[in-house]
Amino acid sequence: MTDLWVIHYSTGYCSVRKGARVPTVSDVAARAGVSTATVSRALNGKPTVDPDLAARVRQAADDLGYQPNGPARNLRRQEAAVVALIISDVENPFFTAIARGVEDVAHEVGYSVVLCNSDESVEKENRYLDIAIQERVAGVILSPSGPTSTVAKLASRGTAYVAVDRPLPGQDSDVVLVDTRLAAREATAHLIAQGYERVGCITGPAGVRTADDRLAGYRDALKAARRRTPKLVRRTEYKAAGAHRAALDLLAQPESPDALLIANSVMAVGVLQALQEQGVRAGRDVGLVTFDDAPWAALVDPPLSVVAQPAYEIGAVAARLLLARIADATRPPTATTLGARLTKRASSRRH
Amino acid sequence: MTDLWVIHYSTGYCSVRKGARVPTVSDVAARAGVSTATVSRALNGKPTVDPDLAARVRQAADDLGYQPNGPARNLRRQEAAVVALIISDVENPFFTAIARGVEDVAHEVGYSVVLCNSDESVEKENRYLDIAIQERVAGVILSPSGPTSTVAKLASRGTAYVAVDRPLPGQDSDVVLVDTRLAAREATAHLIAQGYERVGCITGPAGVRTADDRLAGYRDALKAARRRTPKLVRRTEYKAAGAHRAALDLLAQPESPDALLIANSVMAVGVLQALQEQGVRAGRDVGLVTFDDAPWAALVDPPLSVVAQPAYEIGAVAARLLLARIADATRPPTATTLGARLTKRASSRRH
DNA sequence: TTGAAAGCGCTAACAA
DNA sequence: TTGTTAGCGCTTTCAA
Repeated sequence: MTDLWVIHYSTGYCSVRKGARVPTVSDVAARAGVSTATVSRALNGKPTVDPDLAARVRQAADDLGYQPNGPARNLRRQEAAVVALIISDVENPFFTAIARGVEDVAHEVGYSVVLCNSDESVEKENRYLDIAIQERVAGVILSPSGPTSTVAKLASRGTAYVAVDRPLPGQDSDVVLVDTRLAAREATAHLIAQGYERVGCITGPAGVRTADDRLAGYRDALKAARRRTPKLVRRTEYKAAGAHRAALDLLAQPESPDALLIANSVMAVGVLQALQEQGVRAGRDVGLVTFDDAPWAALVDPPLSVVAQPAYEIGAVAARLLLARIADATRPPTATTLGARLTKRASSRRH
Repeated sequence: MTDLWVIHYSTGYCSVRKGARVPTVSDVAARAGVSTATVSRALNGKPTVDPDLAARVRQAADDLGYQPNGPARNLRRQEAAVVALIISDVENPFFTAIARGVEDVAHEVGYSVVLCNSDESVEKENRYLDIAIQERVAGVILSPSGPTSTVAKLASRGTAYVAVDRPLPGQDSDVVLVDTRLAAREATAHLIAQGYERVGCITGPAGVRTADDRLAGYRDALKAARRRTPKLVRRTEYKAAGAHRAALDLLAQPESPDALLIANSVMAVGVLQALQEQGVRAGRDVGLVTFDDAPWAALVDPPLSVVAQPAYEIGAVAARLLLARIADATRPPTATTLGARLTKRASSRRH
């Protein structure tokens, strides 16, 4: 496989820069003819330093190409102006939109964001949490991959954190959620109102709150419409492959569904593939509503009805909460719930 | 806007953990009844330590919930087992696939990956490069956002780095590319062979190598087919909005194109939207080939013909090169070029 | 095999 | 306003 792709491989000569000693405060101090303390003060914009001296120091730093040593600074300061964002799937547009929200807010106040992809795996999440602790980041924003998340260690060390998208069981932390149970209920009610008879649901793993809530909302709607709950629910990983299998399985049932509620856009890809393979026409043979308004949702055939979540806002709100908590660890934790919006397109319109 | 979405906001009580002193090597040493040197050796798996002692140390560390202080360690070691990956767009599946490739390889050998989104902005890229230098990461993998990238400072400090997707002008570094000029030529030739008469091209900004190369390949094909180059080329940011405008502009031309080569999948979203708005039927009125096999490419109407790039492989190869360079800075730089594959679907089939 | 001690580069308390 | 100096927590000589 790999070799097939490689069509060209060339090597050149190397221009190593050997013995490139990295300049330190001392070097800058020597060049500017001041003490290291003054360099530190000048470079950190402290007001108690003579403007002329400050300028000389900055000049010297520039000349030398000085870049502060982060580990040394963080060691001394006992904190880094960095927040870690641990998301459960980099390939899900919902989470990348959250990342943008976090970044924009954090950058405004001089914080950097490092993005970690836990890939829906509690092990990887745990590993990144350890790294975040070890690197002594100022705070962590995360979408917990499962009910067994080990964020408790953040709390016990006093590291600030905020949960997004999914709450932390038994954890009394700041959290930013979406009322997806209500949204799922509305979406399902919409399908029923369109005249679909056997509405199914493909959702995420048990114990993942969004998956459970979307299923609960789906059941709420069925109950309200006095439908008996059919055996048309499938749970799987939040991935395309799992949803693909789930869809094939549902289609093979004797009483297969004539409509589906799908719990996220990554799953929707798998479902649409399955329908295509089976020659089932989406929107005609099977009505569809999926969570998340992916960039491509309106472009598929037929355009997908979606539950749009305010992903960017989630990230922005979470970042603001985190910064507030970093500034004041004693403030009471808040729970913010944002609303979602059902966008009706052709995939759920009865023909 | 924001307020509209907020439907619930509650506050609870806070359980702050005050004065939670973080355990250090000294604490572990005291508890295990050994010196800090032995703790360090034991925890780092050095062979020169008595197994019994080592066990006692590990036990003590566990009891205390000890986590090494990263900044202190990195300060002492003068290097962190971290690589920075700076990509030009987190919302582009091509780059997130690269990220997975990098992560998988890096994790195998105990390196962590931090992801930075330069958002196609040289300023942000520059900022992240500074952070990478300051944090003294072991190496950097980046897709340069433009020709004015400032990676030179990495070289001058001896920090290892690898360029992916786009080369660094005048830079003699490891680089992993795709032969997209050839791929663009094949894709364009395919459109011509299908009988399209006025093939246009929407590509990225001048100076971004992939954008230039894809345009060059497009022109290669036109020349080979003895077509005079029509005024059907548009350049814009690598974003949906830019491509949307470009497509509308092209459609408004007196001699508007009957086929388009689109330089990436993010742009394809904008183009498809534009076509939809103008009531132009993709694949019927206008033939389409786009770069990158996004997850949704086969699901739109009609399924998109694409130039599939080996994104995951690019990341994996780049990570291996970076690790090799970290281990040996004197090895000659290599240029690896991978091939792309044209996948023909309905959007480029002449009816 | 273990311990004592130095020092990585920076910032902040204290002195001048 | 500036300089001197201690020390953040770790690893790593060097000695025992």
